[in-house]
Parts: sequence; structure tokens; C-alpha cells
Amino acid sequence: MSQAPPFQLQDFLPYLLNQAAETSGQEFQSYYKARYGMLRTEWRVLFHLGRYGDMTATDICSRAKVHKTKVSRAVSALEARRFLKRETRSNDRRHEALSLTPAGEAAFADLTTEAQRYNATLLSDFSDEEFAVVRRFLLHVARLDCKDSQT
Amino acid sequence: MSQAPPFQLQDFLPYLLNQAAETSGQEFQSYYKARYGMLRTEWRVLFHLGRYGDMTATDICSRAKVHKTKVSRAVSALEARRFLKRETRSNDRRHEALSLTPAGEAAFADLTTEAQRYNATLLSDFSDEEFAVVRRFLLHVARLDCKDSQT
DNA sequence: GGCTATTAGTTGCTTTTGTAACTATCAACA
DNA sequence: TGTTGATAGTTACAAAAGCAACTAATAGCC
Repeated sequence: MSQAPPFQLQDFLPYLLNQAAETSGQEFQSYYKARYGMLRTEWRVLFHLGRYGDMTATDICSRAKVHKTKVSRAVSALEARRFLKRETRSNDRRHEALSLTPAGEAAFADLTTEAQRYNATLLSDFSDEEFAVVRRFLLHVARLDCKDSQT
Repeated sequence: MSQAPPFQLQDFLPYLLNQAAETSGQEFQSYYKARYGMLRTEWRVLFHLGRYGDMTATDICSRAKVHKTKVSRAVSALEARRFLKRETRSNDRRHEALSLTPAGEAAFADLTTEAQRYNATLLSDFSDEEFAVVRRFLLHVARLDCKDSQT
């Protein structure tokens, strides 16, 4: 009745992925939480605007696969801290073009530096080839492995 | 002023890990949610007891790195649905030995089969060697890569 | 123009999580 | 014994996330 190799928890990918995401997320959170009092979604919105240019809340939703209420609240919080500003588009007044303020740009630059540094520490024991495998796997599982990688 | 290669979101591991964990977690959740109305922590407690034998709530906390309030609530929920039973240990009445009921064992067996099947689909495009790299990486990031792998 | 359907974004309510304080039990040691 | 400190587990309260209803603006079509 026993299955061939008893199923180990450390072989179950949703569990492994969750543990790894939790640990790394917590560790990196310490940066943006301590320095800017940001929440995860706020950091994510900041990064999207800083890295990929001005866009609307809905754009961020579809790119980051985050629900719009979370984005809405993150945008409000970042606006209250003067990290971004909104501008209603004249041609369609439903859209709000979001853009970073100088303070937002500064925070983005600072945190991006940290992100790259932190990323490097996670990969220190792995070769470029190994990272490529890991990256491909993660993109596959997250269903992000479209041929046309987003600009 | 621009950093050598502009930092891509798809290279940032906490982000990638979170997306992959979210997607796979959601997908697998559909099984235990639909069939047994379980929450993630409840499934995790069930799996620990089914796979690793009877233990106390604190044992599960340290093994699964879950906070004790979450485990406490999951245990209560599983007990209410008659998936597990508690037994206060006579030698130390603070400890509660948790064990699955027959219904709990059945759910565990069913879900474990699904887990293995789902796991296989995630890995269908990857070789054993590639999986080994991914697994090693995830254990490393999650700080679970102790030499003495848990029994 | 005016009716209907769609889209962007917000708000209120519920569920879940996180934090800290609490009870109960036991161990150690004066 | 009895006092202090630690441990197992629960509960109460606060923060965050999820869901559904809502407003405002626009597009399509008659």
C-alpha cells in the first residue's frame, strides 16, 4: 500500500516555493520596511513605476498580477508619503497616469541597489547556468514564460 | 547613471519566487479547498501528521516554520471536522499529542496522491538534474539546507 | 441624443493573518 | 513548600488581504 518512495515534504514544490518566497520576501522586506515604512505591494508599485515608466493602476495590476484593491491602496499610501503623483488623463478621465516624484525616484534607486545586492547574495553559491535553470523553472511555474518577455 | 544591465523584474528572486509560489499554491489549493474546505495551514498540518506521524502542535510549528497561532487555529478547525484528535499526555499535561482520525488519513492519502500528480506536471519539462538544481536552490533560499535532512 | 454595457478606480464588509497578552502546567532550586 | 522562570497552547485585538458592491466616465449602438 505504501507508495514507492514516500513523498517527502522537501520534494513538494508548492511547499518549497512557499518557504523560499516567504524567507526571501521577509529578508528583503526589512530594507523597505525599515527605511521607508513600505508594505510589499507598495514596494512593488514603486518598482514598476521606477523601472518601467509611468503607467496606470490597471497596467500595474495586469503586469504584476495583483488585485486592483491592493494596488489602489498601495497607490494611496505612496501618494500620501509623496512618493508618487497622479494625473488624470484629459482624453479619458477614468485613467490616472501615475508617476514617481523625486522622492519616489530616490527611494526606487536606493532600493534597487539593495535589491541587486540581495539578489547576488542569494545566488552566491550558484553558477550562471544554474541560475538560468532556476529562472526558467520559476517563470514556467508562474506562467510568465511567454516568448515576448515584457520590456 | 544607468546601471550596467537595467535590473529586470524577472531577475529579482523574491519577486519570481513569490509569483511562482502564489501560482502553484493557488492551483494546488483548488484540490483541498474544493474537496475538504481546507485552508493552506490546515492542509499543511494534515500532511505533517499523515506523513511524519503523531506530534504536538509545537513540533509542527518548528518543522513547518509556521506561527503557533496559525497552527492552533488549524488544529481546531481540523478537529471540528473530525480529521484529527487530540490527546493530552499524562506525563506532561501541557502537551497535546495530535493524530489523524480515519477520515483524516483518508483525506491525507487522497491529497497526497494529488500532490504527487500535481508536482509531476510542474516538472514535466525539466530533467532530474534540473530539478535537483532547483530543489537545492529553494532549500538554500529557505535556509532548509541542513545536512541532516529531516526524517 | 439616449439607453446599455464596459472600464477605472474606490469603499465597505468579511475573512485571514500577525502580535501580544493570557492561562495552565511543569521544572528548578532556595 | 513555594517562588521564579520556562513552555504549550489559546484568545483578544490590530493589521492586512479578499470579495463584492459602488461611483464615475466612456464607448457602442439604436
